[in-house]
Amino acid sequence: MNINSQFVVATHIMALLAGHKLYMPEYTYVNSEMIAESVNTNPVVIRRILSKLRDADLVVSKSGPNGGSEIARQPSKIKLSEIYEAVDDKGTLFHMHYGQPNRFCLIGGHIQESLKETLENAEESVKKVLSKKSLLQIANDILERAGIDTVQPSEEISKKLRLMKQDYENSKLELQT
Amino acid sequence: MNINSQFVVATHIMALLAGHKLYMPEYTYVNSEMIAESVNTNPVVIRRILSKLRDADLVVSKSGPNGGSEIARQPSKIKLSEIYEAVDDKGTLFHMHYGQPNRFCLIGGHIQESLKETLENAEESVKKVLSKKSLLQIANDILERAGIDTVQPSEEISKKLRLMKQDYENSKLELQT
DNA sequence: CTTATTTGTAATTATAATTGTTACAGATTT
DNA sequence: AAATCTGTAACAATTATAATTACAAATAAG
Repeated sequence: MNINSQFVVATHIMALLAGHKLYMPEYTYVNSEMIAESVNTNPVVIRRILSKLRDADLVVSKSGPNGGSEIARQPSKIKLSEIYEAVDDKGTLFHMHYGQPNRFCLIGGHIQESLKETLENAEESVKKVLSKKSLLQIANDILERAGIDTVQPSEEISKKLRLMKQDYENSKLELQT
Repeated sequence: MNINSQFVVATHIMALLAGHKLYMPEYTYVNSEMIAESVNTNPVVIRRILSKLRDADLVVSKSGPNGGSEIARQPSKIKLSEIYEAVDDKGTLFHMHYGQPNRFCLIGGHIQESLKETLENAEESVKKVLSKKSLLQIANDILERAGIDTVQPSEEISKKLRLMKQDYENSKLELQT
């Protein structure tokens, strides 16, 4: 996973937590193992990303039985750019790391500084695009794609989601036997 | 080198060829070994990037003695976005490649499609920023940073550059002995 | 037309970055 | 006290990328 897939995984996590917050209020804390199964990876990988999301005040975690993580704010108030910035710890989408160019070379001696500003502008524009999309928009879009009409009363959505969750857990049990 | 450093290296190459085209017209073909020394890497690495630049009609290459590559168009007519697109063969700055998310999961099943559009918008905005900068602007900026006043007649610049080239080659000879 | 030079690319090795895994202390609930 | 879960370190495995070696094909110059 590079920065990009990390962003996608982080958004996956956030969307999952958003779903719980919005439609399963009795179960807002989701543990890393559940998330890992959803993403199809290892719980520690998830916890590492959660750690970054926590630093960015996007989630809150709790240890102990029935612990896990929950979303820290309303999904409508969370912009994708915040998720992006949370996982982008290097600070540069365009990370320049080719070994020192020849110092005698006219071009090599200055190209990095010369490109720096342009690349920073590029990254800014990426963040701007991402800031125009909220987590709620993504969550609703996902539900729609899953065939769930988000215009209907949320209680009905909750029921459907609980049913799907049940289905999933049953199928897991079948796999084990 | 990732896509980003490849872009930086490709721009380095282009700026070098631009310099030769603009100020050393008697020597527009530069071979991969020279370029490699300037970038401080292996000639084959350079030839691979040149190959992409060639596919994008940004350079022309010639084999045999005194061969090498030259810039295919006026630096003022080349936008950085063209260089970016030339090396970005995967087509996506935000390449999603985390293993299949759990198909039973509501989120995992749809998040990739859901994010796709936003990520494509982000990449478009990057290209737009890069399209606003020409290779000539970069080349001039580099020369200025190197202390060469690009407002003076180009013949004087040519002299200075030839002198610097000489210096560089002398220093190489010294290193060998 | 032979020799030297340079490209173009395949094949391989080396290196670096990332992910996955194991392990365990610390926190929290029951 | 026992069980569950987080947080993180340490290490192994995997993957991606770059570097290197090698050599056929093209071209230029004598």
